[in-house]
Amino acid sequence: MEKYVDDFKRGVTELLVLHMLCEGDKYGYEITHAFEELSNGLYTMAEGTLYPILYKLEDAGYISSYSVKVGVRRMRKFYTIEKKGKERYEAMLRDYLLISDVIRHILGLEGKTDG
Amino acid sequence: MEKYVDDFKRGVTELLVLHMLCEGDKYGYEITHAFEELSNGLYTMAEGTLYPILYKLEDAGYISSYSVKVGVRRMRKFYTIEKKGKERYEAMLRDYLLISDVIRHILGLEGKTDG
DNA sequence: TCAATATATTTAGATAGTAAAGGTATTGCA
DNA sequence: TGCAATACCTTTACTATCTAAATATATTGA
Repeated sequence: MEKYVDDFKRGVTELLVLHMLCEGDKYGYEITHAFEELSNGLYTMAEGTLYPILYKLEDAGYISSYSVKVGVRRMRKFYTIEKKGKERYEAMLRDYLLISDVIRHILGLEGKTDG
Repeated sequence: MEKYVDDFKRGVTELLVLHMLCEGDKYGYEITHAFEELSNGLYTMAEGTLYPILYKLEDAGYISSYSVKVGVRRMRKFYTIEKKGKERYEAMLRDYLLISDVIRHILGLEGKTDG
């Protein structure tokens, strides 16, 4: 994977995480793996990327969390989207689509989807 | 403009600059303004963003430059895409489309273009 | 003549990715 | 039973790209 691909993903991470949580409560490990599955291994997200984002979103009040015991003494931390987070998601999505359309327009791609 | 929009643009800058030069020789100032015009003011690129990218691309041999005198003593520095740069552009474009399709897929957008 | 615009450069600062290390728990298989 | 793999979370050090803003000079237009 070329190094610049990391930069293509920049900023979108938060949007994707919010999207995932809009679909239902999820825990961190589950989210990273969901990305891999949904993208057939093309889109990976390091845990060192995801967890800090979850903390940041929680601090900002966009999401909240609760822990569930797994087995005897392991905790799984589930995250729930909050109303404020849903609004944030919708605003980000709108802007993402806008910018990504502009980019496609500059690249002269208009309707095109893939090579 | 929300702050996260800057992050949506991350990494794409180089691709866009290479694209511009694929269309013909251009100088820095011209490029930033071309982005604004092509996007109806939606996509701006700070000069402090563009110029270092041009230097980097030139150092890497993707583009080359020549200066043209404007008026009596001002120089305009034009950049030309090199073969190596065209290849770089094509590779980046392929990967950008791939990733951006994956993102749209994860977001459940499939064919959609705008809100 | 003076303000606006054209053009290039550099610096300091923010921040979002990554890799990698660290730590513990649980599962599965030999 | 025991060990390796996987599940899960956290933090740190590092890199790189972007922005704003300052710097500087030239040219155009009113």
